[in-house]
Amino acid sequence: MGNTATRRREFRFRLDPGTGIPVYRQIMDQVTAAIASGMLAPGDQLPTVRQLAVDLSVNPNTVIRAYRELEIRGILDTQQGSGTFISRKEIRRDELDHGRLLDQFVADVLARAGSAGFSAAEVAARLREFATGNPQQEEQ
Amino acid sequence: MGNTATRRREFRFRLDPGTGIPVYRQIMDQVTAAIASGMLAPGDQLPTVRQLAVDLSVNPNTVIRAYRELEIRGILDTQQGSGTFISRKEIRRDELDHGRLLDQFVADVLARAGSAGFSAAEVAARLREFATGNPQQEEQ
Amino acid sequence: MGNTATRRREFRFRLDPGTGIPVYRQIMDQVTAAIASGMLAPGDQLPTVRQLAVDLSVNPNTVIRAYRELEIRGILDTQQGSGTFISRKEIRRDELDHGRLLDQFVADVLARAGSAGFSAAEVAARLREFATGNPQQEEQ
Amino acid sequence: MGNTATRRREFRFRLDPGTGIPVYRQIMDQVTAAIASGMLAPGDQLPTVRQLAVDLSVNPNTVIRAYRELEIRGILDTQQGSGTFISRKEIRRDELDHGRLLDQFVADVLARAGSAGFSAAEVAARLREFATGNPQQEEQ
DNA sequence: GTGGTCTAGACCACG
DNA sequence: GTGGTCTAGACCACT
Repeated sequence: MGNTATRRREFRFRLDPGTGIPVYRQIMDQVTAAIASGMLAPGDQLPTVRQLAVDLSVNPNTVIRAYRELEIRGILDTQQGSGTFISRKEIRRDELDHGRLLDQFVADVLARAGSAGFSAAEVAARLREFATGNPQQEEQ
Repeated sequence: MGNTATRRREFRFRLDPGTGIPVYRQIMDQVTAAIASGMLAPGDQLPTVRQLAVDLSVNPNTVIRAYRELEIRGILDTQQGSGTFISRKEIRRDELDHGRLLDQFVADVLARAGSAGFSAAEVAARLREFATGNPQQEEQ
Repeated sequence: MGNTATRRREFRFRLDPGTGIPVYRQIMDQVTAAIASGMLAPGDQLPTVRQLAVDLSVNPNTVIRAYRELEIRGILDTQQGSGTFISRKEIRRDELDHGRLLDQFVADVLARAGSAGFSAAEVAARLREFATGNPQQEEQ
Repeated sequence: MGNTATRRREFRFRLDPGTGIPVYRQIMDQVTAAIASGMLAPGDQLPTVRQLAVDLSVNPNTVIRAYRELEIRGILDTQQGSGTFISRKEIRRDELDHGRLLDQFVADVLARAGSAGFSAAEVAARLREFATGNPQQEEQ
């Protein structure tokens, strides 16, 4: 019986060309998205700068910049010589604040979904699929 | 006995600052999303360049650029002197695929959630409450 | 024993003032004509945006616009940070049809000739003299 | 036995959309081109402003502007109440000047043809076809 | 009043 | 040094 409680799904970075979104932002977004969906958790190690640069066919400076900005935001910790990790520092706030901020966040999502013509139900459904790790189809 | 002649909901553009996504792309995306969801239909007139520029507090050139790229892609028709319209020609389905747009939207929500310290699961749950008639409404 | 490694003629852009044709279109047309005639081939690098802007005494934005529209049409590839290149992907034949481009060119010559008081017949005759080795050369 | 010496080919205006060339210029160019190729000759009457505007699905002001600019250049004569005609005033210049100007004109054509990858021979040939009225294929 | 072209120039993303 | 985004503002083409 392996330890199934802490097992996480494999996580791969993928770039989306032609969107006009800067590569360093795409990297940042994928890290934070992976945290939200449980694919990465505090303490996990990220790929090395050079490895990720090779994987994405991207200049190492671009990866460095993404990691650096995430570190500034307190999301990553860089430990010289051993690598880059998801920060273990919990975001400190009490339950009341958390609930209030979550409501604000969700209200904003709703407004944006409405503008784009999505219903709250379908967004919630798709989000749950991401969170629980159902197989996602590749887009060519 | 309401006025049934106006069959579509009013459509408002909204910019999303601080995402790093170019403004002209946000405009393009909102137009395609609005078409995909039926809020805009072939033949409908878009806001004038200058009006939308004022609404979004953006330079007219930025709006022109968004409209122009959509025209090159066959999604809009512009008629000098009279305005800009949703093209009546067949629009390529894949440009407007609902599932693809939803996936993009959800990926974006996920990135924001992770960055703000929320899990996908809790966002989905709260969203579902909103969807199923929770009395709380978005706050302005 | 000349240097045969450089297989293509040098290509120079030239603007045609006073035609009413937008500068960005003239640039686009010259790129497509150069490809159609083999002066530029897939993979070739174009002048940098700023260099061409200086050469033509034109604003860099105007060059960017020309390059960008050609990219949207699949004729150019731009690589951030390294330059702009003729696309290696198959280019649609009709964009580059030699006969069509020639017809456009001749229609333009005709319009100028009439405006300047020359008949098509005499222009054709003089042109043929140049073509068949008449000693007169163009004057600067 | 009709009078074949003065018979001219039928002349129709056609707009070329999507070129970015202003409509009024396209009209002007077609008039001067028709003169160069002998389809219109001094004294010939042009379509009325309203008729041409209807034919081209264009605003009458646009046609008015084209005619007015050609009149300013001395190419058209407008006779209030009877219509618009190709000017009978010959462009005055002696043979020497004419030859010199023609050479300049042809040299310019040659330079532009070279830039676009056309040979003098093929331009001359196509030009002669226009001048002698060979059947031109429509371009869709 | 509609969209279109262009300039001058600041600042950003990327290699 | 490469291309990209955006602004401010002038002037043009067309209905």
